[in-house]
Parts: sequence; C-alpha cells; structure tokens
Amino acid sequence: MSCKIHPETVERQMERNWPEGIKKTKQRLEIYHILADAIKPLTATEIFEELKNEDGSPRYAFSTVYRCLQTFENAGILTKSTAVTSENAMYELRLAQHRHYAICLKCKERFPLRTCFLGDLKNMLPANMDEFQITGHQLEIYGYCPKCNQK
Amino acid sequence: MSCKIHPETVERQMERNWPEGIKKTKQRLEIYHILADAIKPLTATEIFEELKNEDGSPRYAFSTVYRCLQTFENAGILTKSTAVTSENAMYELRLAQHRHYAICLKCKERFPLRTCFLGDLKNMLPANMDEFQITGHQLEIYGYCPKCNQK
DNA sequence: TTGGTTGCAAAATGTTTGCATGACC
DNA sequence: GGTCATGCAAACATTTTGCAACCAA
Repeated sequence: MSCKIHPETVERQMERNWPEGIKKTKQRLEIYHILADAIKPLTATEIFEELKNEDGSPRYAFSTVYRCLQTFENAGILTKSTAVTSENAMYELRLAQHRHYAICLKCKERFPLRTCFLGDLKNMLPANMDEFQITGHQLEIYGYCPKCNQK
Repeated sequence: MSCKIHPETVERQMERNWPEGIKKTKQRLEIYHILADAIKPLTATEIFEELKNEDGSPRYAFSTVYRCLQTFENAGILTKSTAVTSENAMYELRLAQHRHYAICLKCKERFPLRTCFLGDLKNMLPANMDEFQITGHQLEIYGYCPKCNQK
C-alpha cells in the first residue's frame, strides 16, 4: 500500500481524466489509484501484487488487471511500454507531462530524469523522412546508481 | 536469405569481433551472419525464420537460437533490447557505432536515425544522481511513416 | 578426448481469450 | 433489465531449462 499525500487531488484528477463510456467498477477505480500513486511505470504483476489482501490472497483476477490496463490504453489515458532492461510491459498514466528514466541495471530502480530535452526530434529523422509523423518518443539512460556503484 | 553486398567484409568483421573461448559452430556462424547482414534489430523468431530451409522446415532448434543470442550477449558483442512498440526482445550486433530508430506504429518498419545527438546525457540525470554511472542509453521515435501516413 | 554445444521436449513465464456469472448505469 | 465487466480456467506465445547425443578444439 502506497502513501497518498494528497488523496483528494487524485480523486479530482481521476474525475477529469476518466474516459467517456467506461464503467467505474471498483477494480478499475483501484487500479487507477495505484497508477496515480505510482512514481514510476508499473508492470501488470506489480499492480496485481498491490491489489492483494494482507494475507497475500489475490482480491481480483489477473486477467482483470490486464483487461483494465488494455481498456485504459485504448481509452488513451494509459501508456504501455517496454523498457530495455525488463522483458515485461510497463504501464503509466498518460498525464500532462511525460517522463524519462535513468535505470539501474543492478537494482532495477528507475530514477525520473529532469525535463525532456528532446525538442528537436525532427532533425534526427533519416533523409527522405520529413513526412514521418512523430507521435511520441522514448528515452532511457541505463547504468549503475550511486548505491549499486559503490559495491 | 538476405543479399550480402560485401560478403568478405562481414567475414573479416566477424574475425575481429569473435569473442575468445567461444566455439565457432555452424549454427553460431550462421546466426552471426544474419545479424551482420541485418539493417535493423531482429527478434529471435525472425532469426529462426531466416534459418529455415526453402520448404519451411527448421534447420536448427529454437532453443539454439536463444542460447546463441545469450552467448553473444554475455560475450559483449550483442545488444538485447525491447522496443516500446513490440513485446519481444530484439537483438543487434554491438558494432562501433550504435543506432536509434524511428518506428512506424502501423507497418512496424524501423528507420535508422541520423547520428545520435545525445551528447549531454549527464545533464538529464536527476538531482543527487551525479554519481550515476551511465553505461548506455536508448532512444526511440515513433509515429507514422510517409507511406502509412498517406492512407 | 573432453568439455562445451545442440536438439528435443517439457517447464516456466507473461499475456490473452471463451464463457458463465455478476455488477454498473 | 440490459449491457458490459469480472472470474475462472484454459489457451497462447515467448523464453528458459534438463538431459542425452554430438561436435569443435
């Protein structure tokens, strides 16, 4: 269970963000909250774990998690991506600003980078590709974090 | 089977590149060639397909492909990565220069970008992360290529 | 010869799907 | 009440592993 500093803000954000025609079931609401509280993209498994009871018994089906994430993605409020350093898909709410991360290859911790400096993506396109319509980009830095580096 | 423009160059490159203590089996040599000829990162399945006979029957085991790729990666001559736009791992020889790609979300084609402009990665690290030891990075641009964009 | 490599099959993921039951609007 | 979402189990795809047979050095 994560520590919510401004629970009411999450509620309002959700109110604004919630897609048309998507039913608010308790499963979806809980998953939204977990994503909203997260400071980094989560895997489906991490979300599933977060949803468990104290005794470790699952409260919802795994397929529900996947289907919910898929629904959010189709509705455009969620971004699915796969990191270089992990096999599994990761999910992150698509809020106003997007983030990039520095990822430690040892402890797998993800550190959000400062602002995205990639203003001039167009220039990086290959020749004869001026017509390429850019809809997104992804950047990852990897290496070893200060903690793991010392050992 | 892909068209080799300078077959002898690949041979020499392989000679230089081949890691110490790794036996040159025909499976590994063939897989190396496929990777060397590729103009984009390949999935294990793509490599496996490339290795098939004309009649579509597999010449080698799938596990051999995976084990070979793993061997190359451990030896440091291969980079394994997962693209935002695909679930599966992709493999690319780690040659002198590395590449980034613009990826079409529709046809999945990968267009190599011009040079990597990311000289100043250090500046993008979060506060208190000066000690983060950067060993690599990845950048992807995605959107729609000219061909798919027109439709 | 001998230890590393392969092939096969089976296991271990991670993810998706079909169908009956159940819950939101 | 009707439609859409859920749970369960089973299917699926990708990747990994155990073990006997095999081959490069």
